[in-house]
Amino acid sequence: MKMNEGVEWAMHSCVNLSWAPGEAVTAKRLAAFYNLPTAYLNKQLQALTRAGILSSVSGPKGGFQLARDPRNISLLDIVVAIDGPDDAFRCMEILKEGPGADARADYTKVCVISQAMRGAELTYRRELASRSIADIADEVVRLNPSAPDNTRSRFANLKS
Amino acid sequence: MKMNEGVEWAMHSCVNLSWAPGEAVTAKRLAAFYNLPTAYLNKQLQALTRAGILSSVSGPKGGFQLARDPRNISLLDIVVAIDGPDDAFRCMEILKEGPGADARADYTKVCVISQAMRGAELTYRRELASRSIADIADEVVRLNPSAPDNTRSRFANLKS
DNA sequence: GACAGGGTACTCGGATACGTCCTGTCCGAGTTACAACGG
DNA sequence: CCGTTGTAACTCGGACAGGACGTATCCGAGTACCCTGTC
Repeated sequence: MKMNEGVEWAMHSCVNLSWAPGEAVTAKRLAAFYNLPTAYLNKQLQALTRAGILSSVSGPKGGFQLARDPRNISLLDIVVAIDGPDDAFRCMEILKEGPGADARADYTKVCVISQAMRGAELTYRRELASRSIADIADEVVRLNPSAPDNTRSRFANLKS
Repeated sequence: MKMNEGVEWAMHSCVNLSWAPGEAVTAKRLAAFYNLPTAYLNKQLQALTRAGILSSVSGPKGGFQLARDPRNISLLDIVVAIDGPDDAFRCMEILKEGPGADARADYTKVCVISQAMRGAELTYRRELASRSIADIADEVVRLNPSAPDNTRSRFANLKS
């Protein structure tokens, strides 16, 4: 049970983008920020664009920017966009092969084990849904007030 | 982010074993219960044995049984035994490549994103740790009182 | 000097290999029961 | 009849292939800028 590496990159990139509003930042600069492979990060940014989290523009002066207010982008949105919407625990309804099975029953709902696992994942997703990119950015600013300026200046230096 | 298939098998097998205390049940019979591949289920049961959840005996009259009281076996124990102890989200500390990075800092602890993800997974694991195999078994009995007898008789029928 | 048109450079987007881990299978080590044999 | 010994069958345990998905990369589609030529 391991999550895609790109989730971490996507989250950091979204926080950085929240500090450069109205400006299209290229995948190249976003990748250079943390020495990440450009093409692969681009792939993740594409997924975020398909999910409606980012908006993209091609060509010179092109790049990515947040498609909506960072208060409306939750960590869960990013996880779902990159890692997919499926739950980690997939009930294969093996009870259907057991004794006294009812072919009509939906064992993903009936099976007690499935219920417990789904419940646990639900609390996990709820927790992620309650945290927005804006919350993260605010917390970072609280710990390091110069972070937004540092990000913007670094974007500027990487412009060449 | 998908969990090993074997987790589901292991949980169902542990519940069934809780209804056959003191009896060594072979992997063959446990697999026949749900038409699962015997050798692969055996692999999962081996993992549970290494984790101290089951005890195994070789040879004729051999098999597996719960190594301790089902009240002391949590769903988290099984997940950890089969799927490994690592968190799904792995902070690769990409901030170390960023501007103003501190090589001495442990960014798995400092990074706000890492904190948020770890916090969410903690609630998930807490939820799983709070549910024991005995709890699951009791709930199944409440919904279907004849389940333990059905399981025992099926084990007996599969003895040949 | 101003404007139109073509070319060029730059960026996103999807299609294409590579590596790792889950899935599935097989054969050997260990142990018990049984049967045969001798006392 | 009872004890002993050897054999055989059965089970767990770890080592061995196959496939799916995450990781990484490359080339084509689209767009804005710039340079050139003309009015």
